[in-house]
Amino acid sequence: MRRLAERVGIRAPSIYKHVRDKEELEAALVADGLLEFAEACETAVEGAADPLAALGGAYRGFALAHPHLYRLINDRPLPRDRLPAGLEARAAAPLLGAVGGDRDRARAAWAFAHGMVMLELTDRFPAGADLDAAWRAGLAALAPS
Amino acid sequence: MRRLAERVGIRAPSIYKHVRDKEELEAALVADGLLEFAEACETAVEGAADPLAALGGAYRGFALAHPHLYRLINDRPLPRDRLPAGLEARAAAPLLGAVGGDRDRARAAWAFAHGMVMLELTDRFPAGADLDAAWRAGLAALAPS
DNA sequence: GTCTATACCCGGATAGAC
DNA sequence: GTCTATCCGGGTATAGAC
Repeated sequence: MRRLAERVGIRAPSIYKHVRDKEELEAALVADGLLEFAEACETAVEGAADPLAALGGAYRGFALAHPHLYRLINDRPLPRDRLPAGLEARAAAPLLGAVGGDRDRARAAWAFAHGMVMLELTDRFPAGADLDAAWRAGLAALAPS
Repeated sequence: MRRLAERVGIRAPSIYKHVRDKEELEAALVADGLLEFAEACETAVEGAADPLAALGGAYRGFALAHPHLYRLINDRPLPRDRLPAGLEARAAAPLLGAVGGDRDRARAAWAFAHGMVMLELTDRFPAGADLDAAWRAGLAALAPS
């Protein structure tokens, strides 16, 4: 909270005139971030020859562009009570479409993307690993047949 | 450190007579955990009809049995300097074998498993999601053809 | 809606006696 | 190798003046 205050040019206690506590602030960030993510996915699949590959690129791009926001959204339970209705489903829809409506395969593909991104963000892969090649291999395997 | 001390029946400062700092302690835990994990994987693939499925089960089982240790090992950079030589490679070998030696596919499969486990541990899947089915779908897609 | 001052709790870690 | 006492920095949050 102190660092956030510094960024916006006020003192930490002043934040509490705008939000009730840290949780409320995080929920607002998650809602904003999830919307931006959903829009990025929708744009990516639009008219893409390979929708799944396009989504993979959008997913990784979002995570690497906003690593902290990505973790806030995906590395802890979602504050579903405080989210606009339908937002979670909207963010999931492009992927569900790209795998032909198969929920299990969609979850498998999401897990693959999340795992790739988390292992990259936490610097867990061995040095020199070809992540682009791993992405291609995973997306090819998970594409609907 | 205070909680650890309580668990072993001493006061927190006494820990520092055994390890230099928290980092050294964590590295020791990671080394132990990684060895246990490698052995579990080796046992799982031994004579398995479907090695990849067997590894998936072992992976998820290890993570759910030791969630904090799993995160210590896989949700931050590995302390490679402080690990026994060859341990990381030994832990990876069973999976690499199960996908026919294809490093990219092995990394994709690892990312899938890591993503599934992290999303389960952080309670990120929607309520009622059939995780067993998602595991089966992912492992089937990633199996060598 | 901003500020200053401060409370309160928790973390890792050290000093020095025994 | 254990202890007590303590340091220091960090976190979220509140009180009350302006």
